[in-house]
Amino acid sequence: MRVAELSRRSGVSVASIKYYLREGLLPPGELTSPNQAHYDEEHLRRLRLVRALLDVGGLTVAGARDVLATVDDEQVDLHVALGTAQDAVMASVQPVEDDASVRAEKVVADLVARRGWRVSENNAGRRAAVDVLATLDRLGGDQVVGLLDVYAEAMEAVGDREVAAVVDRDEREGSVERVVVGIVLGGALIAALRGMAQESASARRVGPSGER
Amino acid sequence: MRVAELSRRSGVSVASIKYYLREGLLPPGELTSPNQAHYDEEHLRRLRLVRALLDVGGLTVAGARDVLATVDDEQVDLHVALGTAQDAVMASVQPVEDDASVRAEKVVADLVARRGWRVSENNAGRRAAVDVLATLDRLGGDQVVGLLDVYAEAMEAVGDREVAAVVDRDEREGSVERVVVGIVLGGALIAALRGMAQESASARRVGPSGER
DNA sequence: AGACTCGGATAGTTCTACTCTCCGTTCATG
DNA sequence: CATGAACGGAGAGTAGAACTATCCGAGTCT
Repeated sequence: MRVAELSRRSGVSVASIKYYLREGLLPPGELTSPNQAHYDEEHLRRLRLVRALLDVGGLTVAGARDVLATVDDEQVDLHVALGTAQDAVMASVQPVEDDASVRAEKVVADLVARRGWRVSENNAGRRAAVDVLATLDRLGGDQVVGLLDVYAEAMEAVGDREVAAVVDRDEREGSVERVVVGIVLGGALIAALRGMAQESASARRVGPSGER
Repeated sequence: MRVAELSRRSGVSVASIKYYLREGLLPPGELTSPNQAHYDEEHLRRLRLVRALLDVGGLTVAGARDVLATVDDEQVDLHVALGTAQDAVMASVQPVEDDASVRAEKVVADLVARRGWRVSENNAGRRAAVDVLATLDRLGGDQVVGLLDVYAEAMEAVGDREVAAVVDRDEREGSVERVVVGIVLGGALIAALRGMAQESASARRVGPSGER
């Protein structure tokens, strides 16, 4: 298969495919002559993965490159892959050191202790959580903070089941890719389901008879 | 307070404040003369909200404007505000009508029926869920789909508690803003906590002794 | 043989979110 | 009350991200 067919089968323009090749998201095709390459089903799969990370996962091209480099690295273990994927998904605001963020750090530390979680200081989720809580502190409302334990409980269940789902498979063989897809697309799915659950709960409050 | 002080107290540059004024994210200050305006604490609050939506929530300026218009609209009820905020948060990929998306729609419809949810056809979360599931279908893996009910159960609990937290307050008076903040920053917080829970679960699998 | 397509490289485009510059006015300080 | 800094408002300019278009000389199809 050459680039035109890869484009047709994936729905991605030839120009974009060339761009992804340049950026290292897609490995080069096998050269049959100095200026002819051919691509296989694996390239098609990879291209679809790239689009999934960009479109659905909302990663930047640079973030996707980092994640895919981890997927390609045979050395990397699942725990490290987890961290890399999380880094790419979490929009990191560079933190300001005011008293709101100090309080937020304490809230997170208390939560971690309370739940007995084992989370490193520089886990992407932890940094993001501090950011969000500091922002909420600055906004002055306390509505979300009251739900912190509800969220934590729900996510503990989710996280456990997700990690179990990955481990309960015969070792390696695409499992890093599964971790990455799980983190990125799983996050999008969770957000989507939250939206549905919220609307459902809200609709029930508005009126059980069914009007909207 | 004039713009320089607003800038100093918020940490947002004067140029950006002017930009937000132009874009309608921030209401104009009260004019004391044709070319002098003064801003109050409410403007400061609003500016912090704007930065929260943009930085932490990841909204675009256009999305934030829509959401803030809803916050300002006295007519709008909580159920509608919920929808507007969800629309702004969910990155909508324009859907392709292939058989993967047809299957995904059925999976979502089954889920909704199974859980007895009341979700409209064009709820942002529902459309996003179809997108994600169709993408997963195209990728060929089934790992995330197996967790669908785990996610749904967790989000049902979350959604119920969130809606209850909003309703269990004396009516109106900033409650639309609370809904918006809850949806946008709550989503970021959930994603962050998932990251923490995943790392914790993964660390436990790697070794209970504590190495990383 | 000749039109089409290829891979690779470079330059250009579009969009978003600012940021800069300018203008005439007003405020603040000496 | 002079004068320089700050103001509000408008328009143009900029930086970064993600493509997209053009060009080239070389291969491929019929």
